[in-house]
Amino acid sequence: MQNVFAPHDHASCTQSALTAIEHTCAERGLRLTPIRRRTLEILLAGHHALGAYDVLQQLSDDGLADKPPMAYRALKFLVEHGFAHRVERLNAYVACAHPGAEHTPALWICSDCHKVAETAQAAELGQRLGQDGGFAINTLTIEAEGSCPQCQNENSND
Amino acid sequence: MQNVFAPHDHASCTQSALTAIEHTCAERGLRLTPIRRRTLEILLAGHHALGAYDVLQQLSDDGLADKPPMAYRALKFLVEHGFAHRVERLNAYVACAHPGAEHTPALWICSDCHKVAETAQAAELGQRLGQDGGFAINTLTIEAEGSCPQCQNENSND
DNA sequence: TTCTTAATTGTTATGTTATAACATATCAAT
DNA sequence: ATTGATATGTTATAACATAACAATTAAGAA
Repeated sequence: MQNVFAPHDHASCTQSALTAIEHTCAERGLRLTPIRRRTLEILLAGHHALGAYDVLQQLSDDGLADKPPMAYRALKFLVEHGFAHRVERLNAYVACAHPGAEHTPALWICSDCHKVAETAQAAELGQRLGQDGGFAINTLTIEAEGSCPQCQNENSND
Repeated sequence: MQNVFAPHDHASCTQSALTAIEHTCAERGLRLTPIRRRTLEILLAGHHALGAYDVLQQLSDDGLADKPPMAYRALKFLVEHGFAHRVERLNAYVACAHPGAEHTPALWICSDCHKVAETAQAAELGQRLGQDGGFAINTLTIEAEGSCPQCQNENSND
C-alpha cells in the first residue's frame, strides 16, 4: 500500500507493470492491442481511479477510440485478466498493482488525494467470513474509503 | 445470515424491523414521513436489493412519488440513518437487518435466489486490514457474491 | 496462399443510474 | 403569525453502461 501513496519512482513503477503485463499476455496468448495497451497506460499514468468516460476522452485525444463501447471493452479486457480493477464505490477503474498474480484485492481509496491502493490479503479473509454462514463466495469486494498515511500527516500539520 | 436465506416468518420479520425503526426515529427526532416509511416497507417486503427506479415505480403505483429525486432522497435518508444499505455491486438498496445498531455490514449476495443477507463483523476486520498500512478507514464496503446455503443444497439435488 | 473462423473494432441507438438547481409546502418553535 | 429549517415537487440533464449489428483484422487450416 505504501508505495502507491508515498512518493516513488513512478516512471519505473509504470514501466515494470507494463512489462509484466506484456509478458503475461505473451504467455497466455492474449492480444494487447493498441486500444487495450493505451487504456492500460492511461490507467497506469496515475494511481487514480478513472471513469470509463475519462478513459474514453483520452483514447479519443489519441485518435484510438471515440465511442463508449470501445472504452468499456478495453476496460473489460483489462479487468477480466486482472490487469485492472473496477472500483465499485466510484464506478471507476484502476490499474492493478500486482498484475499477473491471482488475487482478491482490497482497495484503499484516499478521499483526500484520491489515489487508490491495493493489498492482496482479502481472499482468505473472505473465506473466513463466509464459512460461518455456509456461504460459498464467488467474488469478494473489499473497498475502504478514508485517509492514506501521507494525507494524514499533511493534515496534522494544519 | 441464516434467517434471511432460510424460510422464516417474514411478516413478523418485517414488522419487528419496522417497529424498531419507528422507535429509533422517535428517539432521535427523525421524521419517518409517508414516502420514507413506504420506501422502507418496499425494501422490507423481500430480502432483495432493489434499484432506485424499482422503488420509484412502487412509490408511483401508490401515488406517493413519481420523480427520481423523490426516491433517491428517501433512500438517502434510510441509508444515512442505517435503516438500509446501498449495495455497491448492484447499484441497489436493501433494508437493514439490524436497524439501529451501529455497524459496518458485510453483505452476502446470492447470485441464485438474489437475496442479500448481512452480517456485522466487518468493522474490526477492516481496522485490522487498514492498520498495517496506516490507512485511516472512514467507511468500509464488504460485499460477497456467491451461493447461499439454501441454494447450494438445492443445486446439489440436481 | 487462400479460405475460414474467431476475435476485435466501428457505429447507432438506447437503457440505466444519479444529481444539480430551483420552487413550493410543511413543520416546529417562538 | 413569523420565521427558519426540513421535506417535497419539478425540470432538466449528467454520468455510467450495454444491446445489437456491421465491418475489419488476425490466426490457423486446407
